[in-house]
Amino acid sequence: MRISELSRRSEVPIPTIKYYLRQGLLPPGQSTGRTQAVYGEDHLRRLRLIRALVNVAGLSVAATREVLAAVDAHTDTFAKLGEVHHALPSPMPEAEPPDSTATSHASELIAAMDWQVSQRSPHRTQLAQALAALRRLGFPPDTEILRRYAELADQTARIDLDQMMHQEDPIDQAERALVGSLLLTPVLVALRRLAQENEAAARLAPSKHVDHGARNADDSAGEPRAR
Amino acid sequence: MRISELSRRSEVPIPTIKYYLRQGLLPPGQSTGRTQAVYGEDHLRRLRLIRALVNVAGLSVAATREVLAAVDAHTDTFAKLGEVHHALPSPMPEAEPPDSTATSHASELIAAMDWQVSQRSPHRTQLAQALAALRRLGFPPDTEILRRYAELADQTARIDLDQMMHQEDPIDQAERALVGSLLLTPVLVALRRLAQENEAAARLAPSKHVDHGARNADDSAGEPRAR
DNA sequence: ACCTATTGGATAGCTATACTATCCAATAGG
DNA sequence: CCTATTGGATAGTATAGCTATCCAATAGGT
Repeated sequence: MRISELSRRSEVPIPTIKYYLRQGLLPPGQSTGRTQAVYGEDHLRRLRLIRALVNVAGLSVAATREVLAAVDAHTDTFAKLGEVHHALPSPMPEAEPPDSTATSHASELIAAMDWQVSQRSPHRTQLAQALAALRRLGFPPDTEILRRYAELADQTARIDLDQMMHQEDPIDQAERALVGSLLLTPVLVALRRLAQENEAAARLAPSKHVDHGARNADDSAGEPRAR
Repeated sequence: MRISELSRRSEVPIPTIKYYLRQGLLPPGQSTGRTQAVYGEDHLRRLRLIRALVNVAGLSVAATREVLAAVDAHTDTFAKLGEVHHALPSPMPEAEPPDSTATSHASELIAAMDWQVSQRSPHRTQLAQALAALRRLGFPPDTEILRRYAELADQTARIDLDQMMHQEDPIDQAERALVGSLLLTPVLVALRRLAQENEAAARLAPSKHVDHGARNADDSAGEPRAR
């Protein structure tokens, strides 16, 4: 197909497609003359992915180029997944390097969870930075609480991986990992907020909306109920 | 204190403080003359919160103004928490209104979880939008998988609420809710990615890093292990 | 073969956001 | 008294993410 059809089918304006081509987000089409090129279904697919990463996951164009480059790298599955994963942009726009206290807190948590992660994984640094920011605000993260969050993150990751393993083609698998990591995050954020809203209503206004069990403000500071 | 001291202690340049004042993020100081005003500890505290929301949580200045206005609204605790919660910005930069399929999928999930949330909660819409985006990309979210994610979100929210209930003052509590919702998210994202990295290593390269139990690629597509 | 519309490629322009800098008259404080 | 700082106003800057225009070279219908 030519660019006008690509534009129509993807609902992305032609100038924007040209912009993505210039930025290296979208590979150029097959040239069939000096002023003509054809695009395939994979271009359409890639274009939709770009739009989702930029408009849904909120990635910058530069960050999108990074992760897509990792997807396209021709390495084996294991290396590719690692590469894609390390190319994931930080959710924190700007952040100073974390202090040593936060760094060691992060390392201790990872060790306590028995997680085997590369020493130079960017996510280590991100965790330390986020913990440092919380501490600067006067909300030092409690070790025990963090362990509980980490346990839930671990269970979430197992579901994520179940989802990613359904593909044979490493490229598809890498794309799936991208979708699973980046585009599932808004879903998880929304779910967490809905759960918070429900839990807050149950704890703060026990007279309203109550339809199960004894929930009242008194148990609010205690251990969570058994699952 | 005067503005220069506020600037020095918060490490925010004076022109930026003036900008936040103009934008209504920071309440004006107490005027002590036509060209002088004094600021208190609460200004310093608020300024640090603003910086964290903008630079760590990645909120726009406009979104920051919204949530801070909700924190400052003088209502009872229950209403304030709801107001703050509904003022939380969407993680999705731009999104069309979701189609009816996605909307009803979202509602079904909420009903299945027995969550009591307002019919006009913005998080409902956000969930539907995120689900619609996934479906457009060819990764239709499976109902059963979503339920498992929702269960984990529910448990996460209980820990969140435990954290928020430790305050008496409604303003402090609202601020804490903000921190818990917005600034904890980078921590949770980092934890999830670390857990993914660990899980991927365990499943794809069972010969390396293995120090516990029988993990191999064969169980990668099956049910996750019992917890 | 002719002619109009479209194309790729290049360059320039636009809009919004988040600051950053400058100016000014009015003090504050040594 | 006199210099530095302040609040308030206005203007400027940098970056990101498009959007628009121009151009010569075709493609494709007739």
